[in-house]
Amino acid sequence: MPESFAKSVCHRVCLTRQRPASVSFLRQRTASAIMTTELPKAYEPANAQSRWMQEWEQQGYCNADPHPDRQQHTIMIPLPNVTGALHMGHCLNGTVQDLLTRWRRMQGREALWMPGTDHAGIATQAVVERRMHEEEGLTRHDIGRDALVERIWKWKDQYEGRILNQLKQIGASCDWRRVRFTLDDVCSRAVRRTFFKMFNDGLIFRGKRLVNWDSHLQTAVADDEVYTEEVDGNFWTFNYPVVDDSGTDTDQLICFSTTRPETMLGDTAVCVHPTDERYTDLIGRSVRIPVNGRLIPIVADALLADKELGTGAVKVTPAHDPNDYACGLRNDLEMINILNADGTINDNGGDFEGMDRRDARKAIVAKMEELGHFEGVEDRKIPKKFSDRSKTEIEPFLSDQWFVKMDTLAQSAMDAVSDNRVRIFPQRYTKTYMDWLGEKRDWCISRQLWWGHRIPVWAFKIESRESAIAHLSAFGAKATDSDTIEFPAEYDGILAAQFAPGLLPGEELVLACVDAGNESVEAGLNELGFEQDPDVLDTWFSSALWPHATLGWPDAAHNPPTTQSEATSTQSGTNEVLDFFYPGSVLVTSRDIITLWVARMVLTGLYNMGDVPFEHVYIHPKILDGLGQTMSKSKGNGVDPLELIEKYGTDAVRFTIASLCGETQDVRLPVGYECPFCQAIIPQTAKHQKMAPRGGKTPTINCKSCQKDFQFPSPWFTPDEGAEVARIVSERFEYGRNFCNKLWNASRFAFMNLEGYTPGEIPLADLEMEDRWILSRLATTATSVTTMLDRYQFDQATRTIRDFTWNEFCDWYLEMIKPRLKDDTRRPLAQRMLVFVIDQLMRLLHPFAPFITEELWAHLNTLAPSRGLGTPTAAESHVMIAAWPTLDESLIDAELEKRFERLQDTIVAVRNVRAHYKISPKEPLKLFMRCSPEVADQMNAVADQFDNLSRTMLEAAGLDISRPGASGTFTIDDAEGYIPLEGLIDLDAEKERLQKQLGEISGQILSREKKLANKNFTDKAPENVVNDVRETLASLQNQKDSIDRMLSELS
RNA sequence: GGACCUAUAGCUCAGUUGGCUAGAGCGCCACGUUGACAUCGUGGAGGUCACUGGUUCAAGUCCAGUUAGGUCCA
Repeated sequence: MPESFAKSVCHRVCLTRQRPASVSFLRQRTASAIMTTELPKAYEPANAQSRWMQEWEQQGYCNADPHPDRQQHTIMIPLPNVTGALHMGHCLNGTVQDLLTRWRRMQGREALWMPGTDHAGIATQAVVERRMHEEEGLTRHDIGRDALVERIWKWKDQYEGRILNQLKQIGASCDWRRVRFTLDDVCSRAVRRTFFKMFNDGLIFRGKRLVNWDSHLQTAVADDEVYTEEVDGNFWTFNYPVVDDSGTDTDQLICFSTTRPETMLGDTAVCVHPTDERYTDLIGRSVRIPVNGRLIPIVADALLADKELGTGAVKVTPAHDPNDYACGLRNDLEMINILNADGTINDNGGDFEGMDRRDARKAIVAKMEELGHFEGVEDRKIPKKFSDRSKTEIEPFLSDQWFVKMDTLAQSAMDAVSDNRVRIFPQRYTKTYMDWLGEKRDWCISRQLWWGHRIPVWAFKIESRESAIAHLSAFGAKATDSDTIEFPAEYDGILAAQFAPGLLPGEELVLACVDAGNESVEAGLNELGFEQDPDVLDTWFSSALWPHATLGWPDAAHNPPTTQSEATSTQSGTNEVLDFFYPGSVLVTSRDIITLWVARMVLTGLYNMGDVPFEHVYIHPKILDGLGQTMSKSKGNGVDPLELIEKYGTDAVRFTIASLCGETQDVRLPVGYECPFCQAIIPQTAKHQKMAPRGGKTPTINCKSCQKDFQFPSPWFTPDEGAEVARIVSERFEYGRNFCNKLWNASRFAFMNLEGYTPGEIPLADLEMEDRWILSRLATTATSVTTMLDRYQFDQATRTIRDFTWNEFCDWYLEMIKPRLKDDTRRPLAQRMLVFVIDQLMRLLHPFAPFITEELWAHLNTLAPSRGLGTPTAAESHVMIAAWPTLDESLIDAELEKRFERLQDTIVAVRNVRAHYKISPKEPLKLFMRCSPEVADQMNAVADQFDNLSRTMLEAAGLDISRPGASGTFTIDDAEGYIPLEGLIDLDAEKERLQKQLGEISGQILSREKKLANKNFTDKAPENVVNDVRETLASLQNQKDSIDRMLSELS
């Protein structure tokens, strides 16, 4: 024992060194040959992972540079949020991208996987602001814009490294020199240029829009940053008096109900259904809002009013409700904003100005009651929207925003997909893409934040257009008859300006846009009294440019800077990186981002580059927990990929994940709590997810294995300090771990038997049946895996390669060559074959399981550095840069595989008999087979294997064999076997067994006969199908005859 | 409200353009540890392919509808 321990330690020490070390290792091997042949009993993932990632980076294998002789392969990472942490989504997403990148690299492509993060405007600012408030009691207004942005940069610097390092832990072979960040100089230039171009082309405009207003953060938030919850609320009913032409109250009243009485300050109509007979004669007349006296019209709108609901009449507040807003647009109603940015009532609220909206609600209800217009109130559950960021209630809020006109841009992006310049896998997602773009809704790009790309527009309020032109004389501005202001040629591409309506009615502005790098122009505008827009751009605006911005666009003359160099001039005087790597190959992402990101990347790519950003989009499945819910911290069902990696190893996690990635939409990953005391896994149920403290006691789960109670992570409480807390894991990953273990041990076995390996050609003529069979299977497997990867069928590829490795290579091939490895004369060829198959297998598996394959490759390189099917050649130093297997199709031999299957069937049948009679595997058996002379020859040729694989001597085979007395029997396709079992055989049991088989086969024969008797079938079905059925029937009948004969022999 | 997806063994999933005697892994049962691997080997049990109709010689697969669950867009 101590000796073998020493061996493995020695081995590992050698491997930790870099390449030159392997030379000294070889020397050591010659000195003490035995020491080389033993690997540790189990694979040690953590050890291999840290070493190989470092090695690959040092060797520069992850890097990609323009290469005139090679085809490029480009993948742009879907930007993780800079302040986020790696979760299962990233893990899956990254695994797929790395798999593709490694595979293409091995195929000889110059494979770039571009890493980076985005600045995640609102999320990041919210986190930093919250911390600042909690720790120092400061708000952003206390410290000011510049100071806040500075703080966020510091935060970003701290967290960017964390998420990128986490990616490295899953083995991501990104070109780490090229890490980009959406707010860095390179990306910022792209953002400014794009904005400037769009502004200049008239694609950017300002407009009003009803937004989700977060009055705590004082910004608009996107729809996907809002969640809805049912809360207890009230449903009030009021009335407004109808007035006559002179504006005096009549005795008519209109009743309506509302959940938000305070919004009546902004009501600009009451709406009824056009066919509602109760109100038809009131349409076109007016009512008076009692709390402020304003007269508003009664309008008819079938889309807003519902005759069946409540009183049938509704108040309309276009500036504070999405449906009312639409109604307001249809009916040309006034839009009155009653809120300040902080959620208090503004000066449109009259007496209520300055009140918080919640106080105003009470005050309004009281006032209406006092004025006698209150009808009643009931309690009701009301769905309300909340901001995901601040958890405060969202207010629909009409505000000025910046937009991109989507009409032609969206059309171009649709065309790119409809004419297949961009193909989406699985194809069904094209519909999502097309439907969304087809709406051509203008893209709101402004956010009321400080963290982001500030909108590069300077505004100036003007008296008249003439005076504005004069004001801009310093820039040589000229009047035109359009809304655009013309500047001399020297400002082309630098400065553009246009007239635009101001915030208040009747106001007019000059909006001037400046491209990046023209600070003097910006200063000039500032001097003239222009003010830069305070808003920043939506993060998606910069993310949309990612595929070309990261490659250095708009700089067409230099290669983009990397961590190792500044932007470099090239010999060609062009940006070779951009020219070479754009357009990209495939984008790998999840379906919820098709509209937000994919579509926008396509349209900006077409707009800026004149070409699509990628040829393929692979939409991968989403991981759900065992109950079919999305994983999240707030549900307490999230699995941490890094904990999985720690527990199972990166390769196991990757392999398992790849096995889940096909065309399906979702995959379930049941999770469990790992008992902190005994590591048993207790499956998580809905009950666990809901458990909350009762009577001040922290909930625990009882371990079924060790009976101890343990605490667990939950969204509802924090485990007690110092308590042992279970972590959340998933047993599914044992699939990958077991596979890695199998691979490791198969290799370990092979390496232990490579003593005295000599390189040499493998003459196909000298091969044994099992050699030709494994080559045939290997060639088939390599071809299938390649095809499946081409089609993004990672699940099938994983299964194919696993089945080959486990069920064919390990279960059969390794077992079959064991005797040859002990035989001096037959060993050399068997070793060469073994080395070749392992070599190919490592290559095929590398994209799925990079670390273990690299580790085993290193061992293989020390034991058999020169290898191959034809003339042996020196293997590549690392499997990561080895060539992807392409085996000659002539190796595939269907006829041989069929013969091999018969051998397998026979051996399984013998084992079956052995198991049935509970005969020890050690007990030798004799086998007689009745079969055609041809089959008999084949059986005799592999007779050794019967002994080897089932401890059975093939005594005789041929047509003249009859059942020896007291023997176990079996039938296969075209042969029957007898195994004498003197003293062991149980006649009745044997009969029963055969009867059962007979029943099954008879049933199958019957169904075939029925089919063939059906004239419709024989007439209409294709000939080959009919023939297949005939052949199967014949074979089944053969088997039935065998069983019949055996049965008669028994009785 | 519109769109998409899912429903196959106890669990998680495969099942290419219809040709099926429906597969795998885990779990389960029996047996097996001194030579690669118990993270394993050998053998076994386990399914009215959600439901109802239809098309077809033939349906897990195609069509229509129903039910249940999930997701996206309004």
